[in-house]
Amino acid sequence: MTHNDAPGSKIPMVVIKRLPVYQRYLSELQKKEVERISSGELAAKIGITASQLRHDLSCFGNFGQQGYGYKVDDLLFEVNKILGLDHNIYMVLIGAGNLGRAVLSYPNFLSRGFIFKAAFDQKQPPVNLNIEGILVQPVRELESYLKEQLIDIGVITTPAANAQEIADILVAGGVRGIWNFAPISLKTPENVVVEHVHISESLLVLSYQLCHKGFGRLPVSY
Amino acid sequence: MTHNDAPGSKIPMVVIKRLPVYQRYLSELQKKEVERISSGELAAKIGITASQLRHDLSCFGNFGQQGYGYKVDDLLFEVNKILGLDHNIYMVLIGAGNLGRAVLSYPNFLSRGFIFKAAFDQKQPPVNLNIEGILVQPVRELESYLKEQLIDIGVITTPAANAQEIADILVAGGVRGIWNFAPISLKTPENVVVEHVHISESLLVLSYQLCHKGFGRLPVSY
DNA sequence: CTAACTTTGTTAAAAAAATAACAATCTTTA
DNA sequence: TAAAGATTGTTATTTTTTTAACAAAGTTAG
Ligand SMILES: NC(=O)c1ccc[n+]([C@@H]2O[C@H](COP(=O)([O-])OP(=O)(O)OC[C@H]3O[C@@H](n4cnc5c(N)ncnc54)[C@H](O)[C@@H]3O)[C@@H](O)[C@H]2O)c1
Ligand SMILES: NC(=O)c1ccc[n+]([C@@H]2O[C@H](COP(=O)([O-])OP(=O)(O)OC[C@H]3O[C@@H](n4cnc5c(N)ncnc54)[C@H](O)[C@@H]3O)[C@@H](O)[C@H]2O)c1
Repeated sequence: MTHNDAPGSKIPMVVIKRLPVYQRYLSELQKKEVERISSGELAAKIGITASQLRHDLSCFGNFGQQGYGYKVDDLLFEVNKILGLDHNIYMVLIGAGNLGRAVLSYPNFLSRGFIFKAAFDQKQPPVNLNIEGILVQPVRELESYLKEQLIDIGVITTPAANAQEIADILVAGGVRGIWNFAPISLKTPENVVVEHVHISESLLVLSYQLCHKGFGRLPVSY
Repeated sequence: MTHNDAPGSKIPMVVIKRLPVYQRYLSELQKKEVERISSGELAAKIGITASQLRHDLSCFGNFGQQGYGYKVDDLLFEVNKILGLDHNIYMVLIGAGNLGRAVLSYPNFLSRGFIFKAAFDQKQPPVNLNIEGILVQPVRELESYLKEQLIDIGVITTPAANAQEIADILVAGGVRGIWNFAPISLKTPENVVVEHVHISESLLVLSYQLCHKGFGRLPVSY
C-alpha cells in the first residue's frame, strides 16, 4: 500500500503503534543535533529491521533520499504531522485522584500540544485543588462545561465502576476521543475513539514472563 | 502447538498479551457468580472470535468440557496460575514522584500478590515520606538494600535521564524483571525481562486516530 | 564528469496470526 | 439409556505482518 492509494485504504494498527516509537527516537536524534540517518541505522537503534521501518513509512509518503537516507528534522516533522502533533489538542480529565493528578501535572503533554483545559472530581478533597494551574471542579458541572467548551479528548482516571457513566457524559458532550486508564472496556459509538492504557495488564505480562523463564519450558517468542 | 509440546516451544507474545484481558473478564464473571461460560459467550463479551480464545487457551492446556464449556472458577484459577498470580511477587519502586506515588498507593497490586517492599528517591521531599505504609528511602541505599532482600521486580518511575543507571543497579542487585514507566528503551542482559508502560505512546496513537478520522482518508484497520 | 557506492521505495516471499471447519465427545433431555 | 444438541480442541485455510530482494535513483570521491 502506498500513500497514493484510493480513499478507504487502511493503515494497519500495528504500524500506527510503532509511529510514537519512531517519533521518540527521532526527537532524541534531533536533540543530539544529528542531521541525517539511514533506515538501517535508525532501525538498529530501535531494534527492528530496516525493511519494516521503510515499509511503515511508505504508508504515508516518500520522506527519504536514495543514497543519502533521511534528514532527521524533515522526517520528524513528517512523523509529527502524521501523529497530529502539529496542532493543539484540548483535553479534560475526570477523576483527580492519585493517577489523575500525576497525569495532570506531567509537563511533557503540554509541551507537545496536549492541553488540559479542566479537571473534575466527585469528592471534596480533590475539588477546589489547584493542580499545575488547573482548578478541579465538581463533576456535576462536567456536562454543562462540555456544552460551552470544544474539547477533543476526555481522560478518565476514575475507578472502573464510574468509568462508563463518565464516558457517556463525555460522548454526549461531543468529545471525539477517550483516553481511559480504568481497567474496563468502555462502550462508545463508532465515531468516538477509545484508547485504553493497560497499566495492570502490563504488570501481568511481566509476571507471566518471570514465571516462565529459565526453565526451558514455555518461553516467549517476540 | 499444544501444551504437550517439547521443551523449547514458544508461546507467541500476542497470546500472552491477551491473557490479562481474559483474566479480567473471568474475574468479573466470578464476581457476578456466573458458574459456566462457553468460548462463544466469553469471546463475544471480549470482542474477539471464539476460535481465537480457544486457540489461545490450547497453548496452555485443556480447560474446557465438550458440550458444556468452561467452569468460570476453574478457568480463572488456571489463567491466574499461568500468569503467576498464584504466588507473591516482591517489588521495589524507584522514583517516588507523582506517578510513582500513584503506583505505590494503588491497592489492586497488593490484592493480587504484588508486594512493594520498599521505595527509593533522590530528593528529600519524597524521602522519609510514608506512602501507604512504605517509607521512601534515599536512593543511595538501593544497592545495599538489594543485597539483603530478595526482590523480583524493580519499578522505575524516575525521569528518563536516570532510568538506565537505576536499571543497572537493579540488574546488579539481582532483580529478574523491570517495570519501566520512563519513556526510554532500557538496555539489560537477556535474563532480565523489561516491560515498558507506554503511557505517552498511547496518547499519540489516540491523537493519530482523531486526526485521521471521518475524512475517508487513512482510516485505521484493527 | 564518471564510476563506484549507498540507500530508498516497492514488489515478492516467508512467517506469523487469525479465522474457519470439523471430528470427537460431553451434556442434556426424554 | 439413547438420541439430539452443544461445545471443545485441533487441524486446515485465509489473512496479516514481517522480512527479503532488487531496480531505480541519488551521493560521493576521484
Ligand atoms: N494508580 C495506579 O497505579 C493504577 C494502576 C492501574 C490502573 N489504575 C486505574 O486508574 C484509575 C484511577 O486510579 P487512582 O489510583 O488514581 O485511584 P484514586 O482512587 O486515587 O482516584 C480516583 C478518583 O476518581 C474520583 N471519582 C470517583 N468517582 C467519580 C466520578 N463519578 N466522577 C468524578 N470523579 C470520580 C475519586 O474521587 C478519586 O479522586 C482507576 O480506575 C484505577 O483502577 C490505576
Ligand atoms: N506522570 C505522567 O503522567 C507520565 C506519563 C508518561 C510517562 N511518565 C514517565 O514516568 C516517569 C515519572 O514521571 P512523574 O510524573 O512521576 O515525574 P516526577 O518528576 O513527579 O517524579 C520523578 C521522581 O524521580 C525522582 N528521581 C530523579 N532521579 C532519581 C534517581 N536517580 N534515583 C531515584 N529517584 C530519582 C525525583 O526526585 C522524583 O521524585 C518519568 O520518566 C516520566 O517521563 C509519566
